[in-house]
Amino acid sequence: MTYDLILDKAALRRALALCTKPTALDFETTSLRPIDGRVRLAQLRNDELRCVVDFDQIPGGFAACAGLFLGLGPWVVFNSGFEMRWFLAAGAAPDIIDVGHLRRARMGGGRFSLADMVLWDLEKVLEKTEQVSNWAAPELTDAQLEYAIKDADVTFELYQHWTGKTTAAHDRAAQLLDDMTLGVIEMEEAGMLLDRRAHRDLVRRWEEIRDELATQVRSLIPEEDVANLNSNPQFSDFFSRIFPDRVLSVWPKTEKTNQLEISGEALSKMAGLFPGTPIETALDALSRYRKIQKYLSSFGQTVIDTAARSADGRVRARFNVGAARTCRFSSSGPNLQQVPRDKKLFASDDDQTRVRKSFIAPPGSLLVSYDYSAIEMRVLALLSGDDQLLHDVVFGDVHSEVAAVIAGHKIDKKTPEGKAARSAAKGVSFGIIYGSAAGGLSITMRTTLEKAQSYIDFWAARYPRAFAYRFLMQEEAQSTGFLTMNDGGTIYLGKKNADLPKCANYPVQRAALSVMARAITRHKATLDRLRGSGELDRDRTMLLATIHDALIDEALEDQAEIVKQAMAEDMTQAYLDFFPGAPTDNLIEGGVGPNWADLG
DNA sequence: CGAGAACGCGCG
DNA sequence: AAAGCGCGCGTTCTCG
Repeated sequence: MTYDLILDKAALRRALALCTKPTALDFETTSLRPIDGRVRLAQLRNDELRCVVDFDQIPGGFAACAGLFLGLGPWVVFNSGFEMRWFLAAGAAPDIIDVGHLRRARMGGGRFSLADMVLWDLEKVLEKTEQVSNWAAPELTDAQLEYAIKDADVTFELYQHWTGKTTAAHDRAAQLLDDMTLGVIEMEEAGMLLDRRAHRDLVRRWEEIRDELATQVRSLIPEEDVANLNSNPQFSDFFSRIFPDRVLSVWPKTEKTNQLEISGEALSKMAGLFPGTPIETALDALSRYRKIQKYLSSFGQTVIDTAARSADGRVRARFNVGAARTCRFSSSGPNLQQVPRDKKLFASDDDQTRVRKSFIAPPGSLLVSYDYSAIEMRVLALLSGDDQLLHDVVFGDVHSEVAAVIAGHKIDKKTPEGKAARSAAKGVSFGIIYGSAAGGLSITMRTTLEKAQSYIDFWAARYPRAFAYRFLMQEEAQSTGFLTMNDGGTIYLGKKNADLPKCANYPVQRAALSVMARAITRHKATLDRLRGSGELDRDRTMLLATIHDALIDEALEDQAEIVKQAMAEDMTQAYLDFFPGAPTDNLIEGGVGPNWADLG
């Protein structure tokens, strides 16, 4: 099968005249980002068109032609963020459908390449060796052109494959993801500013603490016994040698290799068996050493280096749309969704982690952030139609309510007993959302099987519809292999894998994501409108991040209130998009401040 | 020497 | 029958 090589604008217009229907589109570019490269080729493919456009042969290149793609298509692509970036750089934002989103709408989310989809869905091997070839060469080889058109071919095949397997409901779910493209690009391009001096000071303090703890551990466990303080196998071997069987038998073991678990939790637990002894001191010191070492390796110098590599001192992460099974986002390179909350490093002293304090707004600007309160509990109540749960989560404090009934009387959140009771109740409710049974719950709550079961029984009696909803979802998955989501999408589980934890949690996690997806889409549109009208500064107002149930913006100091109001409105309306008429009382919580930690 | 498994842990 | 959900990343260690 042959393809047309398009080398002038008139021929491009003729080809585009055939693109008033879904048409696969793929670019080959001279770099990964518009800032330092250009679109060399565009490949177009539908049932009556198969062509490669060489923009180096057209005066003005792609930038002079991008507008011609508007009002056509929709353009079917793999990874909408990539193609959209090049369109945006050329001042156009055409209608785009991501075939990956179609797959996610039907099967559930995940991170995968075009080659993965071709293998899984078309059962073919996609050759990728030409992908990194020189797309700036004056004369492209036949192999390059053949490779280029092949990507458009498979993209079109994948589109046909998935439209044959999806319904209008799936299309809505895919659209929900497609619609976030512009907002996500804004977040990824903005990045978060790091206060490198403050963070460097923090890292130095961490290093002091780590060195002190290492000395403590070393005074009791010399190098001859354990050469590397970061090595779990070495500690497992050493402890296996020195401790008697009665100790080893209660030491938690690792899953795959059945070694001694060298986790903070296991170390603290085992330390508790030797009160007032040097063993307790050593195990506690090791537990602390591990914690601080984690902070240093994950959130220390590497974060400073990442910021220092960018021209403006910002940390730019990726926000991967639909990356989780439930289509939740993931973040990577670095993962901004796992930056530690600012809190005490160790319960017994005053050192703070303060990592979020290092992420700042530039001079003259502020950060603005809102998050949804207890969104998963809310959506479980709404999905299941459980009025009691909805009432408790909206107008009260579910955890305190549950704690009160378990205790048989009102609890006081200020007393240690009250705190413990509430914390236990929290464990029960999370257990319900995670679909846990008495066995799992008794382990995480560190209680007996009987007590765990009684908590579950209580929860089931107070919130019968929410409790039963999870089993209804499981029944669906066991009979069809699929779970149906609130946004019209489905997640493939397979009848055999329809266990309660997944069937209980996926619909809830997905519903929360669907609300956030609408929030991002609405908020991006709102910011664009206010920037367009001049009410907000065009260059210094931006969407920075989504942390699952939260949004973060940056805005000029005297415009932060406007942005805050807009964010609150957008997030509230987004929730109503999926749950019209639902109560919005205490739905969101937010603030404005100079850094990520201090958002009053 | 590089890839990948295993572990542990940060976040929601 | 058995079952707490979802991620990404740094480190160590094994394997080929």
